[in-house]
Amino acid sequence: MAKDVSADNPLNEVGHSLTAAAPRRRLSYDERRAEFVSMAIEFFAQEGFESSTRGLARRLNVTQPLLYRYFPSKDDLIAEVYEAVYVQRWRDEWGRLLADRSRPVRDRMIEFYHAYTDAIFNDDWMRIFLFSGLKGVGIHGQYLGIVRERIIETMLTEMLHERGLAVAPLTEEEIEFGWTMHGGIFYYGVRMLIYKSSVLNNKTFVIESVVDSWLSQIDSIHARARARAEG
Amino acid sequence: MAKDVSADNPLNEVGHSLTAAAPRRRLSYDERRAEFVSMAIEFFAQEGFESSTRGLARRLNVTQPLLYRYFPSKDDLIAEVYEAVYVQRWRDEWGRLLADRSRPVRDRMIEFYHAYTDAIFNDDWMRIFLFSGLKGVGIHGQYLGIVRERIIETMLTEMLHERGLAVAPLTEEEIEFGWTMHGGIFYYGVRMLIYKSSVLNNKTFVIESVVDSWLSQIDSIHARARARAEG
DNA sequence: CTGGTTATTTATCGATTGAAAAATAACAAC
DNA sequence: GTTGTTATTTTTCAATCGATAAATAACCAG
Repeated sequence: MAKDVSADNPLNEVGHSLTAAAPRRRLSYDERRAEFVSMAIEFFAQEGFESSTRGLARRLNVTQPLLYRYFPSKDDLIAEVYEAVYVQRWRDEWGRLLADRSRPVRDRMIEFYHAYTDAIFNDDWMRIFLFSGLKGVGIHGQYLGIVRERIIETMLTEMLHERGLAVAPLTEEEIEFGWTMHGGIFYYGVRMLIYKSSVLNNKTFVIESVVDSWLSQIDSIHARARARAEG
Repeated sequence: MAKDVSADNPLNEVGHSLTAAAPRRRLSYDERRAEFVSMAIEFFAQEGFESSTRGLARRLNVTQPLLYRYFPSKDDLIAEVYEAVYVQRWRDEWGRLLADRSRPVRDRMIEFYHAYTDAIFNDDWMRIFLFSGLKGVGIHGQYLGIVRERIIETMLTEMLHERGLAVAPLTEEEIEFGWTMHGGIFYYGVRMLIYKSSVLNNKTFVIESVVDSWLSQIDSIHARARARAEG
C-alpha cells in the first residue's frame, strides 16, 4: 500500500523517501513570499514561463501547493516576476543623467550605457525580457515606450541641442536611427548572455564605438530627415 | 452513451459533432509531410514550441495521431522545422555577392542587407530564431557561426581590402564592431515583427544609415585595434 | 504545559500532454 | 467488383499540468 510519496515531496531527492526525515523549516509570510518571487525570477528566466509550478517548488525545497498560498494563480506569480524585473530595476536617475547639460552629451551617453547595461546585462533580465517580448505581454510594450521616451528621445534632443540644431519635433528617421544604436549595444548583450557566443570581453569598447559611430552620422541623418520633412 | 467526440476530431468546429459528416481527404505521403512541416513552422512560430501537437493537428484539420505517422516524435518534427528555417532559407549567393570585388563594398553591403532582410524579416523566421536562441539548440549556434564567417568577416575583409588596410588576421574588436552593425539592423526587424512596435516604414533608410555609420568608424576601429594588438 | 494560529504538507481532482495500438476508410491494381 | 495497401481516425494510456481541500505540524501567547 506504500504511500505515494510523489515528486511533490521536496525531500525526495535520492530515494530515501520516508516522509519522516523532514526538518521542515517555517518562514514568515513576508520572507517566504520574497523568496518565492526572487527564485521564480531565476527559475522562469532559465526554464521559460511554460515550466511547471512543481519544478519551481522543487527548486525552492517546498511543496507545490504552498505556492498557491502566496499567489492565487501561476499567472499572478508571473505578473509579480515581471513587476520585479521591469519596474524595480529601472533607475529614474538614468533620465536625469542624460539630461544633465553641464556635461558633453557623448560623456553622458557613454556613462548611461555603462550603467544601463550593468543593470540589464544579466541572465535573468535578458531572458525574461525576450520571453515576455515573444509572448507580447503588455508590460513589455510599456517598457519599450519608456525606453523610447526617456532614453532614445532624450539622447537625440540633447545631441541636437548641443550642436545647435533644430530639435522639435524629432523626426521618425532620427528616432529610428537612435534605436539602431541602442540595438547594436543590446545585441551585444544578447550574443553574450542568450546565445552564449564568445564575444569581445570589453564592454567599454562596444559602447564607445557604437556611440561614436552614431554621433558621426547624426548630423547627416538630421539634415536628410529635415529636408525630406520640409520638401 | 454519446461517444466522446473529443477535441482530436478535426471536424468539431462549431458543435455539429456527428462523426459522419467528414469529407475526409487523403493526400500522398509526400504531400502530407510537406504540408505538416510547412504548417508546423507557422504554428510553432506563433504559439511557441511548447504548444501541443493537438493544437497543430487542429490547425491542419487532421487528427493528432496522424502526425506520428510522419514524425516519430514531437522533437523530430521540431528538428525538421529548424532545418527548413535555418538551412533551406540560407542563400549561398549572399557570400558571393559580398565578395564581388568589381563593385564598391558599400553597394555590396547595402544590397546584401536588402536581400538578407527580405529573407529573415518575417514572423516565422524571426520568432523561430528567437525561440531557438532561448532554448540554446545546436543549430542556432551553428547558424551564428556561419553568419560570422560568411557575412561579418567577409564584409570586414572586403572593406579593409578596398581601403588598402591590413586584413589578416581580423581583430576581435573589428569583428565585434561588425556585429554591432548587424545587430542594429536585426533589432529593427525585432522591433517591427516581434515587439510589434510602430517603426519607421523605410528599410532602405535603416540599412543605409547603419552601414554608413559603420563605414565612417571602421578606419578608426581598425587603427585602434591594430595599435593595441601590436603595442 | 496548553490552546490557537497559520505555514506547510498530503492527497486528490479534472484537464491536457505526448504517444501507442487498434479500427476504419480511401485509393490503386487487377 | 474484389483485393491489397496505406492514409487517417478512433480509442486509450500514463504522465504531467494548475489548482483545491483537508490534514498536519511548527510557532506564539498565555
